[in-house]
Amino acid sequence: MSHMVYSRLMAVDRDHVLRSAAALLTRRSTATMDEVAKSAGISRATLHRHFAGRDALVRALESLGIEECEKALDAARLDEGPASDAVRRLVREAEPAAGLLAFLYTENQLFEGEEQHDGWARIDARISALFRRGQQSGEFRIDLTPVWLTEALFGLLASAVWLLQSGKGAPKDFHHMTVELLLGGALRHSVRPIEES
Amino acid sequence: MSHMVYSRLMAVDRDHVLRSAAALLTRRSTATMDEVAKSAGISRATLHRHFAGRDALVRALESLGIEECEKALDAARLDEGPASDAVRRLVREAEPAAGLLAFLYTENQLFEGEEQHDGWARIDARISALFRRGQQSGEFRIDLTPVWLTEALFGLLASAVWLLQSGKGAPKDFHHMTVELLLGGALRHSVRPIEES
DNA sequence: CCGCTGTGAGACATGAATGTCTCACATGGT
DNA sequence: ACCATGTGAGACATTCATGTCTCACAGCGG
Repeated sequence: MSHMVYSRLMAVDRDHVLRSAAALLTRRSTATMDEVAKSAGISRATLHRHFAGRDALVRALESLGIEECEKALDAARLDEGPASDAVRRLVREAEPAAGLLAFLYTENQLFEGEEQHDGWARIDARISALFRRGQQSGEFRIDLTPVWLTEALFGLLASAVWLLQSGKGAPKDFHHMTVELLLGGALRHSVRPIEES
Repeated sequence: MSHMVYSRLMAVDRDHVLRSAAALLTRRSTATMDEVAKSAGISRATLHRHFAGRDALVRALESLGIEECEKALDAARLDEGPASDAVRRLVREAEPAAGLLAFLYTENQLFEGEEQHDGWARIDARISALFRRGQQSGEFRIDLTPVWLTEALFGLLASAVWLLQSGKGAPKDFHHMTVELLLGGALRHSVRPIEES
């Protein structure tokens, strides 16, 4: 009846549009609404029916990114086991959303004026807490603040994404690159923690 | 005579304009030409007399960034002593230009289509060579490619800049944050290289 | 003292992306 | 068969940054 349920005709499901937009904007953050629409296989008119404007689209992408990120945080079970393993799980779980996060990471740089989504604060808090736990357990060094480690995690995720996009790195190395640099750094240490295969 | 030399009246010296633009665009990459002009204390007309357009301005900033970057590479004497010390010197020398580099780093993401400045290739090559040297000397781990380490260096520089800009980190920690994470990672290692004071 | 030169201020045109609207069409449900 | 709904295509107005131009003004040099 009046209670609308998604049918086959409504080929445009919001989620698919958002994913397409994310994929495109990850590559070209200045893409036009028209390009976004085409990338999703719909017309600009329809795109505009679902998202009031470019702003609304980006906001929706932000919400999606936050959602995916928190899903990754949940799946990574940050409270269980060694903190370093939790970091590894986190990167593993966040990998599918890394492109979107990279886009939002740079996009946030120019949100300057406006207040930012609460979600980021929650996410930052959870990741910071993980690093803090690692420090308290003696796993992580204490001269690098959890806030910095969190920022660095996002920065490295973005760098890794861009490296792959430029073709200078292989997708299969994403996790290893990111995690190993974040945890172990570039130096070859005499005593080094067990590596995952 | 006709050979023009900068006088007091020509308050607009190109370099000052570029520095101001760099400082502003580092914070807000979408700033208007008008805002850029005001930030340099000149009118939009004058700004436009010195730089044909926004494109030209960004290109000039790119050249400046490359120049500063290569200056830092020279000053860091990458070939001398332990590779890790060379990295420390490099970050030290690059710190003043970090903001500009962060801006250009993200800006380059959307240059997609066009071919990019040769300078970046040269810079990448020099830094990669440093990491390679460190690997060959046994200082650096070999499971992370020099290309990735180079990318990560820029990524961490940018992350550090943004952390300071957001007020969540202290400027004095810039060098330590960046270098220590890049070289040593987050883990607390049983045997750890000598830290600089 | 007068011209030269660079500048600031503002008007103006241009182009591009955006936002809005209409209309025809296809599909699914009644 | 008919109606309702969502869609594509395109026209259209709007907004904004950009690029161009003119003009008046200030300081320096001859």
